[in-house]
Amino acid sequence: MTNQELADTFERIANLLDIKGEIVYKTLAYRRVAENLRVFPEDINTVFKENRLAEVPGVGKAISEKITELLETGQLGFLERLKEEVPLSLIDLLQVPDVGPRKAALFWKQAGVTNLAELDTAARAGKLRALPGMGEKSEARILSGLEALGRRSKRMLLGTAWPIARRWLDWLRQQPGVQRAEAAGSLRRWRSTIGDLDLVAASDHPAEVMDAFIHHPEVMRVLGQGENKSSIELSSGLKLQLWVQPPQRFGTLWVYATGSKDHNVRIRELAQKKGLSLSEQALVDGQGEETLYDSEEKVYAALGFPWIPPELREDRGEVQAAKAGQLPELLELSDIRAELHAHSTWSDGVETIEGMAQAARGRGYKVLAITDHSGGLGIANGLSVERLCQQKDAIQLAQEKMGDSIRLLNGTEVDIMADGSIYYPDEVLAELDIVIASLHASLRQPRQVITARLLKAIHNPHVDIIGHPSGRLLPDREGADLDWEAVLAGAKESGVALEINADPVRLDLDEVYARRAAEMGIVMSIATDAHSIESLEHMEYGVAVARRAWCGPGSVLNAWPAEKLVGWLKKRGYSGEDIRNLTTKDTKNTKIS
DNA sequence: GCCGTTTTCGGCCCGACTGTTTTCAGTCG
Repeated sequence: MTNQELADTFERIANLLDIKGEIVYKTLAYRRVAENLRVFPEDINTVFKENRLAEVPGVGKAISEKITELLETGQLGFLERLKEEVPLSLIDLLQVPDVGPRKAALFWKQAGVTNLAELDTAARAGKLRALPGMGEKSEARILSGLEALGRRSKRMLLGTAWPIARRWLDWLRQQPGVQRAEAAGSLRRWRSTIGDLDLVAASDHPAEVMDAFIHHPEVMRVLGQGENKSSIELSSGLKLQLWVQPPQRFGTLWVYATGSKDHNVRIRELAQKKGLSLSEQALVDGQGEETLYDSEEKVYAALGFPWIPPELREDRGEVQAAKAGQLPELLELSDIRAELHAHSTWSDGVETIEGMAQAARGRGYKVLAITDHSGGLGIANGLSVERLCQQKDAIQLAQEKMGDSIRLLNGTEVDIMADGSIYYPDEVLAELDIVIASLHASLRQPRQVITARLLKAIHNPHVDIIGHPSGRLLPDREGADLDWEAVLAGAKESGVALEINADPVRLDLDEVYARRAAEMGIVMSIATDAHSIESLEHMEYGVAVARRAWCGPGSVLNAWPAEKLVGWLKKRGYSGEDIRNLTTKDTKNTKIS
């Protein structure tokens, strides 16, 4: 069983116990352990064998025994008995908006509903309105919730969400009385995928802002409306939530709405230990006296520690680190000086080499690697050895036109074949400045096979970077079933860099493994895999993954000064000339016009 | 069910909003 499967099992147990009516703190314990398992960077089977289960946060005696039973037998008697008590299909009801464990239990016990279809039938037949605590409005809400479930899109990509959010924020900032409007929630924490869009605003006239919000022309349905909080649904099925407070309360509001929920719980616990109570409105002392904060910095300072960057607010140790004065120095977008993975019209890109070079220079980069696809499976107009040789001349020509303003690296994104061999022969790879090796096909090989395949590439001395290591596609296609412990250990041993692919559909290496890699001292390359000028802009999403992985600029190859980057490449077989003049001119954040 | 420089037992974040209710339960973030 994998960490994810184990987490799913405990999540299921938590839901069933909730419906059964178990005390919430017990179900909370199962939920917490599920979440912790999802982000635990080591294979739980290894942890189990080494008798270290207690190292997983939230694992105590009872859950430790359940993990043991699950890993040894693949089954769990406790869950089997639970399933006999509470139908498993009841869990589906919890997806319906406004249906939680108590309503699910009510519909089941008093209306005989055990699944979504039966809930729909019962609601249409008007059988729900008669139940205790229900009425016509509640029944109607269930029905529209069921409809919404049908058109609800999956979690949205971060790269899709941000442009929409920016448009709404621009609109909000133009509304009368709005002094400030910002993104919050998982969007502001830059999670890879986003559920609803959360926005916050500061205004002395919240009611007017709310009124404008729910009457925005794109609103299809108003899900809730109040003085401080409203939520709407667009015709696309996307939900937006807006919180509004007066400016002097904006700090506590923004902390609250940014979350994560677990982070909020953690800092509120700390407030409690100081005899204080923290909410989105204010910090309240024992006498009920409010203190208001207009900035997040002041809220955190009042709790006794420095401001925590939103990307870290996941209750993964950031509060403890902040208290100890040990928050990491995080990578910034402005630290990025090179693009090490880009395509051109030579393979499946839509821009010429020169066009990409000019765009990269325009972003202030000192180095651009042209890494078109290799041949192999006939994908993406991949380059034969012959065309690869011709491309070298074309890159040289573009370099001459660009002068010393940016260094072009003659590279490749070469295919790792199904047997782990590299598409180009060693003598061809040796001629290149930079070699990215990527998995593109046969991603469904069994774990042992695909891990060995990737390790073979990792240990090829000509390979500098492993591109999008897992091959996952968000939000649905899982990556390869890799033995990450072995992959990371192999990368550490060989000195190869792992890519954090910044394409919003990839964001691969995942933040969990990126954090582990950084801890192990493995170097990473954040790269957009750009196929056009526009996609060079995706760099910010890759940087966000690194930040969520607690990475500083030291771990990131393309945040290094050009001299250091070239030094690293040279050790790995860089065949190009030195980067003349660039190193002396290379100052951080300098844009070349 | 977990957890502990205020606890090995008694806690476990906090408030907005909705609908069904005459004071509250449920859901949500």
